[in-house]
Amino acid sequence: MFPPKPSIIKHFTNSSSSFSSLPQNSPPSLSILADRCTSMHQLKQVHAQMITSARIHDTFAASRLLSFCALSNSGDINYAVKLFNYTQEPNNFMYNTMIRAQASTENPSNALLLYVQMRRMNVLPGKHTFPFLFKACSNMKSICGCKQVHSHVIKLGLDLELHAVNGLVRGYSVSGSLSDARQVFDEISERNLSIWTSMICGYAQNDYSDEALVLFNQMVDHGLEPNGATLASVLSACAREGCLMIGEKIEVFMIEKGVELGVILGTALVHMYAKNGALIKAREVFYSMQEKNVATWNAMIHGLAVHGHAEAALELFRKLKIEGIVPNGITFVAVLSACCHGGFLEEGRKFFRSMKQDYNIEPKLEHFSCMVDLLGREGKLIEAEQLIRDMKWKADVMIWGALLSACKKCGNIVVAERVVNEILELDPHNHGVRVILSNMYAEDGRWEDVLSQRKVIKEGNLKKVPGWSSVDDGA
DNA sequence: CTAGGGTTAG
Repeated sequence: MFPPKPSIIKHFTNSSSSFSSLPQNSPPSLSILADRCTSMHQLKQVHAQMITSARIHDTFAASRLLSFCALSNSGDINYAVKLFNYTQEPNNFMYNTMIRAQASTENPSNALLLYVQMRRMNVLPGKHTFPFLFKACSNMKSICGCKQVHSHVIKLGLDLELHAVNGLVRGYSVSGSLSDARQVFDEISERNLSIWTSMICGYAQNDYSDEALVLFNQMVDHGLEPNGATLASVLSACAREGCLMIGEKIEVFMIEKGVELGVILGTALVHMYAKNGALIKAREVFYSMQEKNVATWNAMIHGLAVHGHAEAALELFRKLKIEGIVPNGITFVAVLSACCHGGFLEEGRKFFRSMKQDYNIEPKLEHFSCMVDLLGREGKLIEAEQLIRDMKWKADVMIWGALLSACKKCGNIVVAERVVNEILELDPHNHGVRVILSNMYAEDGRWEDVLSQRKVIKEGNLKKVPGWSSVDDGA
């Protein structure tokens, strides 16, 4: 076995102070060096050293290298994949590390493939494997995946292990299967904070904010103290539910307990205040945050936009660009909402074009909805209709509905009739739109049309009465 | 030799 070459050690001592503390006469082992890497550049040197000293098959040392490449912020997942693939017999630590890394990439399914490979190679998964498999499933929103992994947890007898169970709750709840999540949750006799948080987070993320708040209360009643992650979900629920008072209490709690206001928690707080119209408080928090990301800006811009400060919202958008933050699709929802609320027709059109041209963001349904709203409010009904028809995908009832209400406001029956036909094609029993149309006819004094619409509505209602449908079907 | 949690729109 060769000791590491002095030049390598010297390189490390020069480039990173953490190495200088090592005793010079006894060179540190390669795995310790691997542990102390702070950049890929350093890591590659240790890797080279391992190869030249024929220690690359030392799985312990190799796994330290892998950890850095796969998990560190300054690592490199592609390098990790290569390293892993060159390892002849990866141990379960290495599999776990790779599964963990792959779970958070754009293709979380790779984590599941690794698991399959692991089983095929007869490497036994353990309690460090499952949390990340569930993470992969929740990132894919795959309930089916959760069920499959769940069965493996049971087979391996880990269904009482708290990390696995927490993964299970989180997997089901974030993927949208709240009943499965709740069933697992209810069956756990000793729930820790993470498990409560996972369940609360699931409710909050799937628009069951009221349930999230109820559960949060129960958790506090059980004597558990929330942490930052719990509070972020609860604040999000407060924002959606309009619970300003609870949100305020949470901020007081955070200050009392000295909970650090990081980007995520700060953003959640800004959003809570902004959504509830407490713009002064929102601003205060916003400007007090030393680190902000695009979500923070989005929350603030959107808050201003929908509470009657359209100009301020656009002003903040300009500031965002100056600060070098790259806007995303959500930013443009906020910006277009501002245009909509402020009636800035030209600017709205400009931003809508700019999304794709300048930022390569493909407009989604939400952006089209904003534009239809804006055009509709400004009476540009034909342009709005054309925009909907030009969309790559099929319009839904919501977006046609936005146009219909604009038609109603302008009293444009010609466009309204076309829109109603479109809606009825998507949703034949939507009599609400017939009511709107017949009201428009009435305002125009077209009584015969009113009557014919009412007749259809009446027949539709009769069908809903038990007993009538059979008579009708027989006819 | 390893563990996990959170934020923004509609």
